[in-house]
Amino acid sequence: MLDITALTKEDAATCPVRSVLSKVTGKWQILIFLALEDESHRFGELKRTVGDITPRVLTENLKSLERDGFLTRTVHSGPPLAVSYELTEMGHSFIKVIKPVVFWAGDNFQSIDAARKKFAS
Amino acid sequence: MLDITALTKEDAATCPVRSVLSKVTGKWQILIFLALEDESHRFGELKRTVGDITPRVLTENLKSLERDGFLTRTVHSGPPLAVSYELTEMGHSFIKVIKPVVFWAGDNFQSIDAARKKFAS
DNA sequence: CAGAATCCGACATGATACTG
DNA sequence: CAGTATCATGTCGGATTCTG
Repeated sequence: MLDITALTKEDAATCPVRSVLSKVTGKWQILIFLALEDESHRFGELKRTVGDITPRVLTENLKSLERDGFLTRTVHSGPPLAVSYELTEMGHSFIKVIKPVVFWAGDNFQSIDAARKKFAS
Repeated sequence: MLDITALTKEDAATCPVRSVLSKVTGKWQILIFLALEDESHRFGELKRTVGDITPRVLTENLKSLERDGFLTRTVHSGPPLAVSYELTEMGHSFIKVIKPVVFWAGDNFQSIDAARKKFAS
C-alpha cells in the first residue's frame, strides 16, 4: 500500500497527490483538458466548447493550469486580440493517466446508478 | 476526442464523468480508498489511519461511497459495537484506474513545483 | 476579443459537544 | 465504539457589469 501518512496533514500546495487531483476536482478542468487534447484553442473557442462557463471562471481555471505547467498561454497581438491555449508536454502526459478514469466512468456509470437506486430502497 | 458536449450542462448526479470524479474531488476519499485497498477496516481504524478527519466528515464520506457502491458497511453487533468497511469489486476496479494518477502525481510533482516557481517570477 | 471587478450563494470541511 | 447535532468558515462557481 502507498504511504498514506505522507499524504495526510498537508494542504493542496504541498501534497503531491492533492496538488494533482486538484486539477480535476473542479467542475470544468477536465473539459478544458479534453478540449485541448488535440489542438490549441483560443479563449472564445474554449468558452463555446466547454459550455456554460463564465469568462471569470474560465480565466481562473486556465490561470491555475498555466501556473502549474499544464498549459501555455500565448498572446497574438491584434487587433483583433487573440490568445491561444495549448497543452504542454506535461499536460499531455497527465491526460494519458486521467483518460482511463474518464473511460472507467463511462463503463461503470450504470453500476453506480444501480447502487444508488438500491441504496435508496 | 471525447464527446465533450455530453459532459456539459449536467450535474454530478447525471453526468457519468463528474459522478465518478466527485469520488476523488474531496479531501479525504482518496485516502479512504488507499486505506481500504488491502483490507477492511473499522470506523475508528479508518479515522486513525486517515488522520485529522473529524467523525462527522468521515461518516459523510463513507456514506457517499457506500451509497454509490464503492464500499460496503457491515455492522457486527456488540458490545462492543463494531462496524467494518470494505471495498466492493467496483471499488477495487476504480482504485486500479485511480492509482496511476496517484503515481503520476508522485512522479511529476517536482515539475509542477518548478512551474509554479517559474510562473511566480 | 479576452478578459477584470464586484457581489453573491452553495457546498465541503472543521470545531465542539453529545448519545445509543 | 461509532456515530449524530450544531455552528462557523473558506473556497468555488454563478451573475452582472465594465474595459484595453
